[in-house]
Amino acid sequence: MSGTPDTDPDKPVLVLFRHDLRVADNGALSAAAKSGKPVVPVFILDEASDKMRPAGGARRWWLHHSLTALSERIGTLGARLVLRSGKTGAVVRALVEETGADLVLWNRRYDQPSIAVDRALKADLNEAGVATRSFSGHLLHEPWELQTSTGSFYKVYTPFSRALFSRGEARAPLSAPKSLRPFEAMVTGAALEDWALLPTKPDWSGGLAQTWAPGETAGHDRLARFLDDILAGYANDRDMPAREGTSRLSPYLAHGEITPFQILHALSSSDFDAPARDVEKFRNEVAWREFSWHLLHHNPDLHTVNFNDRFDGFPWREDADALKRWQTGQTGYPFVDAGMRQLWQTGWMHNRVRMAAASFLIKHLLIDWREGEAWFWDTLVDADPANNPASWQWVAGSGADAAPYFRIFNPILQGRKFDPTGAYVRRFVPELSDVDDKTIHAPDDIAKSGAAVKLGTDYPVPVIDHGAARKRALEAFETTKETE
DNA sequence: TTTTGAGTTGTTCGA
DNA sequence: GTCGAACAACTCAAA
Repeated sequence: MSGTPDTDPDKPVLVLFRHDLRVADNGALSAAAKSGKPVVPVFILDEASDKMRPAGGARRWWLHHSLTALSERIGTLGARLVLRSGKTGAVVRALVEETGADLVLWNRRYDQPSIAVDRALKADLNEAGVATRSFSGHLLHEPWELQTSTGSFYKVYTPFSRALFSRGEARAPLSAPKSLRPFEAMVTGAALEDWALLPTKPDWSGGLAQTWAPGETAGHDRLARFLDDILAGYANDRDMPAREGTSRLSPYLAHGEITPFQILHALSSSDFDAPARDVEKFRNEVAWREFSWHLLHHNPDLHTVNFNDRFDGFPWREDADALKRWQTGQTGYPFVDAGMRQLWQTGWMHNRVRMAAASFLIKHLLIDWREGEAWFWDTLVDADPANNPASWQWVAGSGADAAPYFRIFNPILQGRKFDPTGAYVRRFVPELSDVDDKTIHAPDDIAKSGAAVKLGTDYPVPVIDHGAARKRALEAFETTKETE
């Protein structure tokens, strides 16, 4: 894997783009540029290979715009992005035949289905006399390189993060290539519009477009703004959903428009002015993403299988009506409903509210965490194959280093504590806009306050009483404590 | 091999 | 209103 493969300087090199839709800090693309060979950048929409989990609706919307941005960016470097769909192996073989490419480069992926695809691709190409080379991808460390002293993967976050950060500074990110040598012959590709990644009937993407600017350049603008205006005070403000107190970099990370190397490098080298406490807190969030990816690498079915098998017999309830009310933000608990509606409208939910909303589905409604994970997978622009299931399992208590069973978020207290003026609730639950700050989070108080809103007509009566739900959850979770 | 200390984000109750 | 304890045991990671 080291050194430059011995190839014909005038035969093209294929560069595969997958979830690394960027030109900067892109090892494969930089190597292609450096090789002096004609470059054929390719994006393959692969939902056909074995076990590939198709992107949800929100991610498809983002992908469309991100590919548009990437295509333009590559165009300015002198090359042309080719779009193809199908099984990765077959598509690449076809492209090699069409172009005469004798070298294929890509950045590594870390989930097992993708690893299997890439491993087979490498074997197949090498057998056909085509050289391949892969580069480190979107993680600070290859998952197989970070192990406990006994050689297993970390299952507890704190020692994991200690090990992660004790390895010294993350490498400096690569800058974008200045130019790419074009491949002159015509290579046919799909038209992005034909992939129908954007919703049409109905087009629900208006709120997403108002909220987000997908693409590499926008990601870096976002990082700059975060460092300049938001990082100072992050440790506290990140919990207040009415404020812009978080990085909002998650969708850019999920699509590989920005890398953790670029983020950590900026954190340690910039001349912004933020207290060490805030910087540390944010570095830990980056490390949590890394932790989730290492977990996924070692637990391929993280989105379907309990990490802790004591949960395998858990008495989940089937309740289509309650699930629907949760999904549509009609539970009758304003803080939860605001979060679910923010998700539906903007493709994103504030982290603090994600925990409260997830806890509500799992512990108040006793609905299987997989239902919630699937909903988030479909609706989040930052839906991530590792973060999403790892976080759901964390809330459920079945995950690695998970929340204890008796930690049941009280949606009323969470609202009062983290949205004390009710500004967040009012933004997404306009029915309650006239309810005052003191009562807006508690359904019982709203009913007694004399506010104009009529519960049961304008806004739903709570789907379940908090106290009763808490009691029921504690009893249900007793089942996970039985030892065989 | 055994031991030891520790473990993201909370809530409730009673003093 | 504030504060500490209880809510359980278990498993992990490292010495």
